[in-house]
Amino acid sequence: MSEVRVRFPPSPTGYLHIGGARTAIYNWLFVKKHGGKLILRIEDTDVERSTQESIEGILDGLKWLGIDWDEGPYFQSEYADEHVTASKRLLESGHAYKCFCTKEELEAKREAAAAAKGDYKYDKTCRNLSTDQIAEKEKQGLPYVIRFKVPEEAGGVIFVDKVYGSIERAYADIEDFVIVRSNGKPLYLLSNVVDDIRDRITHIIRGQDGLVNTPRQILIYKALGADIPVFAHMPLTLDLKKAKISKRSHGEIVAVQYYRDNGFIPWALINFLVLLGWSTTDNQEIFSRDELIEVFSLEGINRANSVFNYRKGDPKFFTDPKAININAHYLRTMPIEELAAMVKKEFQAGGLWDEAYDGEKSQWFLKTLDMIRDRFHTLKDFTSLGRAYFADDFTIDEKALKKNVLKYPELKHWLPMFADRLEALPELTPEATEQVARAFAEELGVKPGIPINAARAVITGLIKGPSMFELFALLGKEKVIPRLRDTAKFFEQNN
RNA sequence: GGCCCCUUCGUCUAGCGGUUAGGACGUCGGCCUCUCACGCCGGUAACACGGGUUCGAUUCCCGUAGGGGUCACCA
Repeated sequence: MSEVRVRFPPSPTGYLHIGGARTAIYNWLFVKKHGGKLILRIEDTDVERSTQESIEGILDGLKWLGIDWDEGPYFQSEYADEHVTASKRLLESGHAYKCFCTKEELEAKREAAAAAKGDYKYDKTCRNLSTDQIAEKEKQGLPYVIRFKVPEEAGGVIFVDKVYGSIERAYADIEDFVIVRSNGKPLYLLSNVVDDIRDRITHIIRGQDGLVNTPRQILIYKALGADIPVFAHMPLTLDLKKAKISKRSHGEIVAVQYYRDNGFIPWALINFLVLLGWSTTDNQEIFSRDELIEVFSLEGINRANSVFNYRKGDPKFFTDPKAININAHYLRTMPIEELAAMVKKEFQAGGLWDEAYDGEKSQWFLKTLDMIRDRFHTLKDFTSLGRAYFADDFTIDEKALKKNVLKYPELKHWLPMFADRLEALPELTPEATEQVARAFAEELGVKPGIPINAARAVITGLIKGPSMFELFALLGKEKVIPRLRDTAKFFEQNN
């Protein structure tokens, strides 16, 4: 069997959205699995809507995800001549014909059909033109489109889709479709097939919205005498209202870039996306790159469209909860050094980076990340929620302030006293600080949780976090003592 | 409307004639505990409907309903 060759052909009319990314991912996995080649082809023949900015956005998105390709990017617009040549061949071989009907005429017929509640299909007026009639019209300089001559015999196009199974479409249901515009520019149906033939594409893995195009494209393959590739259509991703996800109507929430900008780990997004319409029999859901490539197969793609269950306005679940969960999973389980590299970028962008984290404070940095990552969901949490661990200009969480500090006015004095006790220790170890804290609480006659939780609030700004005794040791006297002594400011601010 | 496709917990899904219909996320309760999270334990929750076929249908067939896709001189 010849080499597996697949393609991802985005049209550059916007950013890369999760539906497109998912298509790219499936193609990429298939290629990696079979040792084939992934061809990236930019279908930019719609000059009206194609933009350079969009091309860059798509490439950036793919690169961020880590989806690499083997050939390209090719640009469809550069092959327009080939498309036209193919149409001429089709004309010569009798598989296509010139149609002189004007847009206005066709529009009128369409409207008439609609008014009569009938089904509109091109009525083949020009299919039966005699050679003389054609010559006459050409002599008059009338513009024409080129239409594909769909067989008029009984029967239809039959093909076996890898996902949807056997699909049949009667010839009678296919109209003589246009393959070249009156301005000489070829249309998608033709260009796409010609490009796929030239690029020797063996498997076409695309969204289910391409399913209805397939019979017509197969007709073109046959007319051009080319081998027909294997088709695999994947289900679509729908929104909460079951509408197809699109850049136009859903905005940033469906943009790959949005996930990059909101602290997602690229592989976590891929892992989430691949699960939207594909599964293994044993239901494994978390995969390493190698594992996923190993187990991926077209057979695991299901036929029903899936709903992208995003939530808007929820601070924690700002997108599909499962996506957040998978991201959090990777956040707390990935090798700490890999995580550190990602956090470093966030810190650099947020002005929190200290070169020492790569040098003498490296162990401290890694340990800190390891201690706090369990509670975080995205990379952004390290600069927001985790800010107090790395800087002094953090803000205290209001709930933590009210519940753990202001509720007990005596803390204004207790915490500085506690600071004195800690300062008296030769070193802040978990054992020693725990002993001090518990003894201190006992002296005061309060539950240990009161001073401890209050300490957490003023030291980390949060209502939750790792063990405070671990934190005292981690942060050290220079951060712990001043913050405890400064407790009074919270009472003053809130009077 | 024509043509095509689809239909299992709220969401993603397993299931390929006989299962207490399983898992994941969410959600609820509990354990752990200085808090929260993690982790662990447990609960809630689904075969769209109606006919067949069959000893037996979530599973096969046919309808109905619902949803989606597509019907351009866009890609």
